[in-house]
Amino acid sequence: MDNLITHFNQYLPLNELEVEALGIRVIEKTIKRRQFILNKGDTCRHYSFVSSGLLRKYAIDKNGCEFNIQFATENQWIQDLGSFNNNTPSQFYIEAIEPSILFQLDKNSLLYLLQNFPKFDRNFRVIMENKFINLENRIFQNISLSAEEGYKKFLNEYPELYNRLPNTQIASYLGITPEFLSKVRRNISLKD
Amino acid sequence: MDNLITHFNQYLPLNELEVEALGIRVIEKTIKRRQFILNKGDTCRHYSFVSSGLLRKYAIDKNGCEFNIQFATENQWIQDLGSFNNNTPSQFYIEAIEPSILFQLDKNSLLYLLQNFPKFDRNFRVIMENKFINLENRIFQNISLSAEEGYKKFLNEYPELYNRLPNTQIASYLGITPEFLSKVRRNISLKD
DNA sequence: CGTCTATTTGAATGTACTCAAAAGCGGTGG
DNA sequence: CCACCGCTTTTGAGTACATTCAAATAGACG
Repeated sequence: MDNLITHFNQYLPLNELEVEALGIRVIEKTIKRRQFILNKGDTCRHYSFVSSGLLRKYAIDKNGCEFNIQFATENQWIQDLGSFNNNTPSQFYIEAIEPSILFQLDKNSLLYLLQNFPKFDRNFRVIMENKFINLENRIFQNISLSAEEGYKKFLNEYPELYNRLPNTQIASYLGITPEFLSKVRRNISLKD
Repeated sequence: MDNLITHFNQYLPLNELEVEALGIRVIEKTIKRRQFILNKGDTCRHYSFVSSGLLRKYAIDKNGCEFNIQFATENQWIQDLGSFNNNTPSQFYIEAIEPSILFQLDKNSLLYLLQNFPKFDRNFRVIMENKFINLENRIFQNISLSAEEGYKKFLNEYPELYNRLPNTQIASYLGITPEFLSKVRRNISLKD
């Protein structure tokens, strides 16, 4: 729980009441490598806060290719918001890349917190805003950069992920094939 | 103002007090075609709600090419959130494509509303969530679809924009060159 | 009518993909 | 400790998708 409280305290710090209300509703969940916490077609029922480990959210296109939409490491939230909010089947999968520990809030718990403590509205608003800002930057990079530029940018922005992810996963995040990423990497190393 | 109030009422409806507090803080602004409400390097000082008209937010890459990040039409918000929140120079431009009428909130006004009426935290949280969901879908489409598929999807999702935007602007949103979009369109029309 | 911008066309080029196969790299069990 | 398995990474040849540049055409607006 400490992780999670520290996380909220970065924004508007929680008071004792709020910490308690949060604490009795959060469920700790341990998951293994390759375990799924959301499957396409299912409704997303939880907000998941990553206390430790690494997960990915991905979708599969009509040709069966996987595309990573998001990685979530320590102190990040992961869920399918659209599915969660509207109780609709998810188009995404969420899978653990490393064994992970999550703190989960289900819908009732989240609604309770939001309705009784406006601070959670505030904090989740700001958390969402930050995610939104990141996504807009990603869009810009995606449509404006070449594969090589995008890969370099990824390494710069997420150096800690480089050691924890196979290149296949990075390629899938960038929207290029693993074969081509391999060639890009070769090119980069030849330039030294 | 009616537009804006109706917009908020879609979420948690505003009461009289809130409507009044909002009303005395919102500034109506009329802008012409080609007018900029934000320039790269400036700090974004307003949330802008589009009452009528059409604007675009774009960035310019290192080669001088423009890439559209967002279009905003009636009843949508447009701003550079990162710049607004952190008082940092914007990397984006926001320009009117059509003559438009905006309702703007500056930072003090927004903070006042957020601090005195938790409902605005709630409403802006939900608004942000919906924008976030759209962006995640856009990312997926962007990395998974070909130019032709992406263009068709755009027409399907935003049929009303098709008549209001030059193809150049759509190409810039999709991340392809206008010349290639022209060829894509030719291909599509040949298939009929 | 003239000007400015958007759109189309074509040829040459470059970027990224497909498919197939080989090589590398852990982990696991015998 | 070695052999094997599954997965990742690399390589290469051929192909498809998208860009560049230049120029012609078409539309919109004052």
